Amino acid sequence: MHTLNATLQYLRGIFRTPARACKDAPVSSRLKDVAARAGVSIRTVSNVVSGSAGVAEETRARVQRVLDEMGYRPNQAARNLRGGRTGLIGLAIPELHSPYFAEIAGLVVEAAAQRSWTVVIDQTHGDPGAERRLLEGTGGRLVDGLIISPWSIGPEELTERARVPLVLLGERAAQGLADHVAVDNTLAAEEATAHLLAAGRRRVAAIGLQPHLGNGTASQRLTGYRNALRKAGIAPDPALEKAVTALHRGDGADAMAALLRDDARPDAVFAFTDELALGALHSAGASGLRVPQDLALVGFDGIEDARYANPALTTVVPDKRQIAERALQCLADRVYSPTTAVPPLDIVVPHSLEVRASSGGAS
Amino acid sequence: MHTLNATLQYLRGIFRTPARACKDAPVSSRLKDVAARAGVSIRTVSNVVSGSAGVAEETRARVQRVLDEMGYRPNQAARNLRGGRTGLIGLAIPELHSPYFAEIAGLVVEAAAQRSWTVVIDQTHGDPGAERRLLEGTGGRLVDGLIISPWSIGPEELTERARVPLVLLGERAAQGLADHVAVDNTLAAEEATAHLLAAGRRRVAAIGLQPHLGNGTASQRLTGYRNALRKAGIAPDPALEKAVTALHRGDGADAMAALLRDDARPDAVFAFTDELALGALHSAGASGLRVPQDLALVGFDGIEDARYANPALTTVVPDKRQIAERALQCLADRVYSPTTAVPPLDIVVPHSLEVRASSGGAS
DNA sequence: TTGTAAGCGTTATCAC
DNA sequence: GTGATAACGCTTACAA
Repeated sequence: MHTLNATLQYLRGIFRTPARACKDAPVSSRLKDVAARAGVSIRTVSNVVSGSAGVAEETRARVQRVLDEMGYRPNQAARNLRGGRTGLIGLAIPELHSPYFAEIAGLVVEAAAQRSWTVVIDQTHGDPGAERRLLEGTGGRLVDGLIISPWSIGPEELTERARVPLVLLGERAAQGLADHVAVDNTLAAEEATAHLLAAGRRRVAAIGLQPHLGNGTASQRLTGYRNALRKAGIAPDPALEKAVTALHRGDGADAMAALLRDDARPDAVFAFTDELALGALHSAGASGLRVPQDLALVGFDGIEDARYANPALTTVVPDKRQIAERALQCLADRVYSPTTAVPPLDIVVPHSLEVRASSGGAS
Repeated sequence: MHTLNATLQYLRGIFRTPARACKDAPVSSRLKDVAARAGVSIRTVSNVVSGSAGVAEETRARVQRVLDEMGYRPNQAARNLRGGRTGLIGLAIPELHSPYFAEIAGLVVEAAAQRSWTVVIDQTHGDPGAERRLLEGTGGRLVDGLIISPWSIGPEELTERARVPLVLLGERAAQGLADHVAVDNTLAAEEATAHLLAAGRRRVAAIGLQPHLGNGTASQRLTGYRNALRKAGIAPDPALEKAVTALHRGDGADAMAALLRDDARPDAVFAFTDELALGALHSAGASGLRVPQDLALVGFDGIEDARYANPALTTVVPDKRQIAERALQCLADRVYSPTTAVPPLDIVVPHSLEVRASSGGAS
């Protein structure tokens, strides 16, 4: 039996052609192969690879040479199985082609790399079914943890379904249910609106309500908007509050067009996202309105496009780098020390209002 | 010995609290646990899970019930080890926050999901070191294949270093070395320039040269630009050809400012990417130039921002969905049937020129 | 300091 | 139709 196995092993060694997937890639060698060639045990090779102490300098040098010769690469799958962790985290966002999420994703990938984590990106397209499937699929077993920017599913169901540690992005309605990282949406929206009011505008419209969603971001921004109006002694006017189905530029353009068509006569617009604002800007220009003279405009997200718009767009800028980093820190804590004792964190990251030409500020 | 093992196994079963990472997540159960509970062998449970034929209907129903009860999820790491594949592919792009690459990434993620592949995204930031590390790291063992949009490393070195099947994006200088998918950059650039010439422009500038890079895209677009000029009987003017270090909006703005400062007096600009074009547009506006009256502008990439710019930007639109899909198809073929016999493919995807206001077109 | 061997949870090959 | 059991390649406790 043992002899047979040994023989098979030998033959396998000879006829090995499995993952030789590309031109001159050397056949991948295992610890066993290296050990055999170097005349040491697997254990020693493993120690050398992982840089563990307790290997004689001479041995380590010899082994290392063989390692290089044979072009050894550790098999990640085996490590994962053995270690019970994959080194992968999931990032679930509505859409990668949305500039805000693309920027966030880029920062998360970067911050993850610093922690030797690799990021798997999933797009939910704001579809509840996709969000659920994700929690049980990717989030089921493949990844060590999941950073999710929820859209249609509320925090209760999210935490209920998740099978790995979860960090919520841009969701502050989740108090006590799961870790979440976000700006103070209400406050930021209030500041943005107050900025327009301070410039003397009186009919400030809001674009971006999403009354049908479980996601609380839009309603928080709406609250902030109304708060600012009330503090200025202005009663919110439903005709100035425009709902959208999605957050693309086209939706902003449509909402702006509707405002003008309805004769709501806004003299300013606070759009809940920069994309909506850019759409509104386009629409306003097409209608012959001058920005900011006839219409002042403020967006939210601080995407790069805003800076180069014509005119440059005033926007609320969340500290995205901090969002990414704190979300990762959070996740790392949960993954590496799964103490249920620590209560869910409510992390608020700073934001600032970047005043540009669209609201009458400097170019 | 066997008894000891059995005992340990038993104790482990009792004290098992490893991956219970989140609140009410059930402790993950293995095939073995399900088998024990259902009173069948592991083999049978495995068959039920994978939907293999050869299980009595009654058994299958009973096992399935237990499976659901225990909330069984297959362990992906074990499957990977066993199967020799990870189901992961890498996507290496310069920057996720660049709209063009964000759109491509979104489409790749989507197309991959349809093939039950999961995408791992890496950013190279155009750093040769990062690109090399990637090929040996992520691309070394973790993923089944790699789609890479090379920046600073030439195709020779890429194919040399890669240890998994590789598909190059936006690179047509790689003839015969590796599969690559791209538009006909030279032709597209020629068409874009010809469009400006056809509108009567005579001093057409080019923004986006990158003479220091191994990546051939910029030089192909430059060739196309010069071809168009020559066909119109115009000698290329070095003063009108502006190099950039990166492809961000700021670089476009700087290049435009330099053109104006140098008194090169362009009456049109062909920017090698939309981001450069948007920066140039911003810069032109700041200098009081009217677009398209004083300066006509064409970009390249067909990003969504271009459509909503003021004025809307004329741009060369590559069929990005097709880029993503064909790249994935390519990779799938290499991964699943690693026949070295099939020579590297040179896939050209269609493009079109979308004429908008910035070059004097509609809206 | 180094070797031996027991798993990690699957899948797949045998035998019954 | 079902049950044992051997790999997959690695890490690590235990021995030597």
